[in-house]
Order: sequence, then structure tokens, then C-alpha cells
Amino acid sequence: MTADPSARRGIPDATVARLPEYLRALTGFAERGITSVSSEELAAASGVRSAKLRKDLSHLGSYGVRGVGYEVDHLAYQISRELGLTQDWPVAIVGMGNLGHALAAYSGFATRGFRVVALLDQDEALHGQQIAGLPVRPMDTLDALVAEEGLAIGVIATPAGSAQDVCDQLVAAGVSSILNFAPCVLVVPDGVDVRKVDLSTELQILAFHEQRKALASAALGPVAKGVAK
Amino acid sequence: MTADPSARRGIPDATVARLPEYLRALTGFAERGITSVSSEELAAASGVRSAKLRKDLSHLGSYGVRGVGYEVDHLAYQISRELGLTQDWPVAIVGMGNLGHALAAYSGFATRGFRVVALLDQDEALHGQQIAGLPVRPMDTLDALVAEEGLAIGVIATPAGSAQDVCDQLVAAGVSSILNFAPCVLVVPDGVDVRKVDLSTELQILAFHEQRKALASAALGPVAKGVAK
DNA sequence: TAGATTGTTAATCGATTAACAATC
DNA sequence: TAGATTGTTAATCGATTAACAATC
Repeated sequence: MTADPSARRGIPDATVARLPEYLRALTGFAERGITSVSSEELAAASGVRSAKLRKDLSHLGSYGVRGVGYEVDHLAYQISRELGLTQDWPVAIVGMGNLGHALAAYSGFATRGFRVVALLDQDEALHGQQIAGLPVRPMDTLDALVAEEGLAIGVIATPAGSAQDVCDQLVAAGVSSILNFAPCVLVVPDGVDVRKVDLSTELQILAFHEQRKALASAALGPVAKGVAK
Repeated sequence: MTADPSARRGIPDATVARLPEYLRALTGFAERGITSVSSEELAAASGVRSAKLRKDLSHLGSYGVRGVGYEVDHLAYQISRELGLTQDWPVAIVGMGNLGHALAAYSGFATRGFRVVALLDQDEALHGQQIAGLPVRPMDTLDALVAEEGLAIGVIATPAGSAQDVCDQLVAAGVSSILNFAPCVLVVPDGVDVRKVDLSTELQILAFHEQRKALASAALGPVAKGVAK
């Protein structure tokens, strides 16, 4: 549309997914009093190669200085702004089982732009109980949370069986971003984003590679086992 | 090398990452007594399109019947075998904070091929304490776990500050697959696989898209807010 | 055989990488 | 200016998609 950088075309998904790691690495440099980094240094701290880092950052704009590098604070600010972290995001956690409990107590939430404003559960027996300083609320308070707190992000930590039901209620109330810890596929209307975190899936992917390693060393002969590296 | 299907070249990473979801969907069909599915049905249940599903399955072999579909049990078995889930994988969880606690109590582990055989922590004060029926053990028992239990997969649920140290100890003991919940990059030697689950990263990615939606509706004029869909 | 659905092909799309011109 | 490092280019690689021939 225009040359305005804020009207820039979309940043690739793969790049967006790496920006949080760059931001974390920059925060680490800042804490150690380092004010300037090269793409080589920042890439090493982020676990990627420098060419990829520079390519990623080029989608945000031109925030480095040739022959010098990047100013840590400035780049961190630009990435934060791009990710939408210069504002505070209210978050609600639904499902107060073991995992919901752990998430409610997790301090990492608050550190960067997110604030747990409500804990909810469908089980009436839990309502009013205090967890990590917040009362557990019934699902019918969702509308008020969206209207009064500007709630836009919901975390589902229920069993798989109730996840779609809870998801529907979140969406009906106006929540349009959902982080799903339940091991199931959620169906949502256009305009709603779902990201999934699945312990079991991650372990299965590891098992696949672990099995490959076992087969590979078996092919070399049993003697080779435990010798490599 | 040979025409032996077990010597097949690598399955694409993107495909491997989706196999667990297909397996879950197949388990769901089996539980409902459905014995045969088409690629269209299985794809819908897995949240992908049928062309992608068929392409993915084609990397495993030819387990469908043209004009008919896939036999649920047989395909589930083939995927399980490919993922290495026909054997049992012993898992150790390190770090017994809120998250480690929740993971130890998580029943989803056992359901498919994984068995939590040990809980560990660097804090001596926790040693011997029972969590979810298992005692918390010191880190120096890792060697024995690898030798006696065949431990190959470790889950790191410590704070970021001790994750690399714990990781080094796991690797030194012979663990070659690691699932990392700590918000930091782990450095490991070749031959060790690390997968990372990061709550904060997921939320930041959601925030990015949420911000985009807010900007898009603002561009349409404030009146349009809440009207779309 | 006729109808249905797989497995594969080929085109497209997006991501990665190395190299280097631009430039501080 | 000389040295260093960015931002961009172009080539490569891998993933996705639609279409359809193969075949049950």
C-alpha cells in the first residue's frame, strides 16, 4: 500500500517464531552489560547461523550498522515492538489440574508482556479457591473479562475431552488467540489463532530419532555401541 | 543402498512431526469402533488436508487400498512402529519445581510408549521425597539409570540458570534425547537431539498475530471493531 | 464394469544458505 | 583509508498443493 514501514508486508512465520529467542539472547547480553553485538555473536547465543539471523532481522527493518553491529537495547526494543510486547497482554488460564496449577504459578509469564488476570475451571467445586493468589472463577465470567480486562489470549490446560467445549466458550466470549496444552485438535473459526504445546508429540518425535540412532549403531555392529564420540 | 524398505531414506522432518497427530486420530477412530478410514476423514480429524496426509503416509510405505482407504489398526501399528513406539521408552524428569511436579503427575506420559522411571533434582533437600509415587533422586544416580534401565530420554524442567549444567550431566551419562522446558538454548554435542517447549515463546508468537489483528481492525476504522464475522 | 480413493507427479511456494556488494 | 560487518542477492533446498493416473 504505502512506503510506511509499519504497513510492511507480512514477516515470514519461520522468522516470527525465532524472534522471541533473539529477544531472550539480547536480554542476556543487556544483563551482562554488553551494549553492542555482531550478528555472529547474537546468532551463536540464539543457536542459529548468522546469515539466517541477518535475513530474519532484515524483515523488521535496518537496525544494524555496517562494520559495527547492533545496539543491544535498540534491537531488543524493535523486536519487542514487532512482537507486540510493548503493551501488556492479559491472559486467562482455563483448567486448574496439575498443569494449570503449575502454569498459574509459573513466574515466566509476567516477565515479558503477559499478565495472568484470571484462572477458570468448569468444576464448581474449585470456584473461589485461591491458586497463586488468584481465585478460580466460573466460565460464565469470560464475557466480563473480555469486556473489562481486554482479555484476548486464553490458555487451555484441561483434559482433551473438554478442550473443544472450553475453546468454544473462549471464542464465543471474544478471545481470539489460544494456547492449547490439551492433546487434541481444536476447531476454530477464521480469525482465531491456535498454537499447540504437546508433551506427548515432542516425546514421540524424540523417540523416532532415538530409534534411528539405535538402528544406525546396530548396523555398524554391536561392538560400535557406546564407542561413537 | 538396498530396496529393503527398512533401509528407506529419511522421512522428512515435517512429516515426522505430524505422525503423532495421525496416530492420535487413528486411536480415536479405533475407540469409536471404526475400522476403516479414507485419507479425507483421517485428514479432517488431524487438522490437515488430505493431499498432505497421503504424501506423508507415502513416505512410510503403501498401507492404503485404492478405492477403499486405510485399515485403522494396521495404519496405527505402522505409524507406531515408524515412531519407535512398539518399544517402551524410559524417561527421567530433572527439576522438581512446579512444572516438574506437574509433569511427574501427568498421566499422558504412560499412555503411549513412555514410562517415567526416575525423578531427579540437584537440591539435596528434596532427595527421598515421594512425588507421584516415585522418590526424588540425586543427579549422580544417572549413570546407573542409563546402565540398568536403558534411560535414553531426559526431560529438563529446571530454571534456565541450571539447565545447561543439568543437560551436560545427562549427556555425560549417555542420554541422547532431551526435551527442554527451560527457557534457554542448550549446547549439546553431535548425536544428541534437543527439542524445546517454551511457553513464553508460544505466547509471544500469539501476541504478534493478535497485534496484527488489532492493527488490521483499527485500519478499517474503530467502528469495524467487533463487527467482523 | 463403474465408482471410489490411493499414491505419485509436477508445479508452486516458502525457507535456508553462502557469497558479496554496500557502507559504516 | 583499511578493516569489519551489515543487508541483499541468487542459488539451493525442502515442503505444500492440486491434479490425475493407477488400481482396488
